[in-house]
Amino acid sequence: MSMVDIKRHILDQLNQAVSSLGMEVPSLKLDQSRRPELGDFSSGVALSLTKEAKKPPIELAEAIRNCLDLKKEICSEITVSKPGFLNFRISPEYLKQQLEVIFNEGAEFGKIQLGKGKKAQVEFVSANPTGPLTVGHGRQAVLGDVVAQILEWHGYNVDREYYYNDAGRQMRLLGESVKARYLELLGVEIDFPEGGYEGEYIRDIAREIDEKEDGAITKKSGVSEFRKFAEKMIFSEIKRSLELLHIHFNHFVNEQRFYDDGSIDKVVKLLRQNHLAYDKDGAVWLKTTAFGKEEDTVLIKRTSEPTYRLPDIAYHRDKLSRGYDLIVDIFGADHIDTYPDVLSALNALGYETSSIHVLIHQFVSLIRDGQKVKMSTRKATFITLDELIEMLGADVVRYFFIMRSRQSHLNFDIGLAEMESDENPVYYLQYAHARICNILKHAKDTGIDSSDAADLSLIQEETELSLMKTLIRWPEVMTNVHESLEPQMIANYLQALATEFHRFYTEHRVVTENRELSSARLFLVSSVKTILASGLAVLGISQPEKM
RNA sequence: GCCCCGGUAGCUCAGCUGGAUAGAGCAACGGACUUCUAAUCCGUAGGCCACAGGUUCGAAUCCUGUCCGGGGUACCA
Repeated sequence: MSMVDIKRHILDQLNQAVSSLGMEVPSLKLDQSRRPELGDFSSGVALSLTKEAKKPPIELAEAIRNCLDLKKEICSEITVSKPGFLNFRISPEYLKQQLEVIFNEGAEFGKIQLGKGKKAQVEFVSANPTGPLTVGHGRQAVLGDVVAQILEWHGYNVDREYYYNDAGRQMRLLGESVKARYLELLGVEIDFPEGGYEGEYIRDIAREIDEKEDGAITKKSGVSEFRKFAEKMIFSEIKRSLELLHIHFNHFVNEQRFYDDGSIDKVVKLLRQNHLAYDKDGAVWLKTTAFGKEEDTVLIKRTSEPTYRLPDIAYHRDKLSRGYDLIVDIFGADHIDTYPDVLSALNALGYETSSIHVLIHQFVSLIRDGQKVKMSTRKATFITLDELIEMLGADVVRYFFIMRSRQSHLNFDIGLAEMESDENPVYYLQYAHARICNILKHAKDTGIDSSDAADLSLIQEETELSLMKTLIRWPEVMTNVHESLEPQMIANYLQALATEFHRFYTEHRVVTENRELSSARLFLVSSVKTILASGLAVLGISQPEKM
């Protein structure tokens, strides 16, 4: 019986008790108790029924308690406390039994395979190859990868997909910029293109072309030759950056595909048939007013170039056709206004879009010397992701980006990050893991090994019980994260677990002359290691054996 | 103007679908290593949870309004 089942057991009992008193509660819930000295879970049902019952809450709580028939081996104590809370204490027997489950199941502990046999797709980063990935992309990259990891943990078969467009205006500008720098290199006087890419990396690409000397590209080559070369180079840099963070995509989808296979035209045709697209002023408009917007928006420009909404609709139509059970789009806050149009259009065309989850993350503001740095790939006023990784290391960067909720604006102070890299909270988690590894090693050296014969009833210190209670919350944390897709919940949980462990470590010695107690504690401690390792693995952070 | 996020300790941020006395890290101060790793632990200090109303037994959390910051509202992506 897992923790989730326990809660259900208590809730069932509460429900029965309440209805046997002739009342009803629409939504009953059990909270993690804020007062551990009173119990592990608490319920405020009595408080919410006090009016209906016309009785003081304490009295009502007592009455409810008297109707409860909870299994002794699960809940050892039920108390009523001041305003009218019911408090439940998990029995030590149950904790010990769960500890054995953790020990036996290892990394599999808590997996109820919510995604077994299901296919999921996570689309993220999706930056066009116009320049190196920025810190902002980093947030998205890590967020997307961890979401994918969470889904995989739950048993989904996950595709990590990168969607890009190498045919637009921005890419043409990239080609022009590279060509300009190349000509500059050859000593040709030239005006740098208006709004072109000013970053130093453009010069690097030009230099690369110059040094190649295979004659494939010369000063007479067209812009598209330069563009293609630059794209190839930049893309391989992007992939390299992602690899530094241990992020691997297994699908790359080029927007061009939807032009080539006719699906763009098909979408326009469908939209027209459904009276959702019409001609005006030489452009084709999408009737977003039909979706509750104030104005219609342009779908195809007068230049006959589509705006990004059109291929996006085609792309999502394609995603839907691939039979995913779950589709996750990770977008920056700049997409906040556009994706509803895409979903609305798909809905209007008769597609079921409930499998699509759009996760919007807010931007990262870079702060340097107390000043906010405007990030622009074009102006090259950015800190690249590579620079950040070089400065802090992949583990720290990953942790930093998922420890905060995605809807909060992230202020990234470069100086502070560097200063704090030695004191980063991620080390706190890793240190706990390394400490345990060291204990296990020490135990082995000492000849105390066989934790399988451990007598777990010897574990009874307050800190130990508290540690166990935190341990068995892991499955529930992961179930909640499956719902919310908010990775920071994992980080918060691991922090709590590490804190409990470090305190335990300080207060109690694991390996002592008392062999019985030692093996019981080794049992406990290796369970902590198991969960820490699982959690760190989901976050894509390494689990060092020594530090 | 309208829409979406955010405003919590000096700083960066947690706070699960409303629960009891508001949390962590960093920074500050005071303690703890003859022991399995002090990258740790314990303690002190630090708060009108932006502001004003409302909903109710109960609000940082939900609703309304105001203020401040970010983003969108492009025939740029």
